[in-house]
Amino acid sequence: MKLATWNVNSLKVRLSQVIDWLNVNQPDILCLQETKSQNENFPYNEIMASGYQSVFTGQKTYNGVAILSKTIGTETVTKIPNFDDVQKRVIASTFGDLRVICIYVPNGDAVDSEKYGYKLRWLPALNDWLRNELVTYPKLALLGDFNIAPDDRDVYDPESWEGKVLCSQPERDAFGRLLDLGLTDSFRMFDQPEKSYTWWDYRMMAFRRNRGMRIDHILLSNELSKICLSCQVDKTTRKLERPSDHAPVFVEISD
DNA sequence: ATGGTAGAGGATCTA
Repeated sequence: MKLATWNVNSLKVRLSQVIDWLNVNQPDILCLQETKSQNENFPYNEIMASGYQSVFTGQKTYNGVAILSKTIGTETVTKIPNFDDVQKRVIASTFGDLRVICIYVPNGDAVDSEKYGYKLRWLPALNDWLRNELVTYPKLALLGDFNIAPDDRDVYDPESWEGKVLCSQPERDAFGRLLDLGLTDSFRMFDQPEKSYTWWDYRMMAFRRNRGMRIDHILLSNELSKICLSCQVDKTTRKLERPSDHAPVFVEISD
């Protein structure tokens, strides 16, 4: 079983790349972030034609998340319960006994900004919800754009980024509290290439210079992490024409 | 050097 996540930065622009990626990689689940598509414009039929179901929640211009899957999901939820949020950043669905939660964590802008405060309120709300979800669903995968580089080795220049948004201690502590729930960062279960990242700024030729950050993650509950076989970043999409600024991450889990 | 690129939407906002 293959589970993947990809911040596509506009599904409209990236649709052909997404469909190509599905056809080549045949994931069971692909979580998308930053679809930037209202529900009525979601390319449901085009994705269906490649053999994938979709559940999605979107809004105009910003945010938007979706789960594409080979089988139909149930118990779909499109928000963090008991947390008021007009921004569409969460979708969860169940596939057999597998609970998949797709998230697009607020970016935070800068540590002295209002958006950073929103990010630091959003993450505990997610945490509280996940604590309950893990009781209900022992096989739980949390995938998405976390907008947090958990460690200095996840940052191309940790000195210049020290304390900045994506790397600040409060954000890293919030990430740590997700792990404290019993989740595992699947990427770090395996040997990985040095300087592995999932996002590179469009500017300053950041990808060519590998000035990136590892901010897209797949966290697995204990029942899944113990049967997880691999976790990889697929940098090939970032080399395409008109790429997303994020690369897909995927895990293989034994059936 | 506080820049720069991309997407949405149609001027800026977000990342």
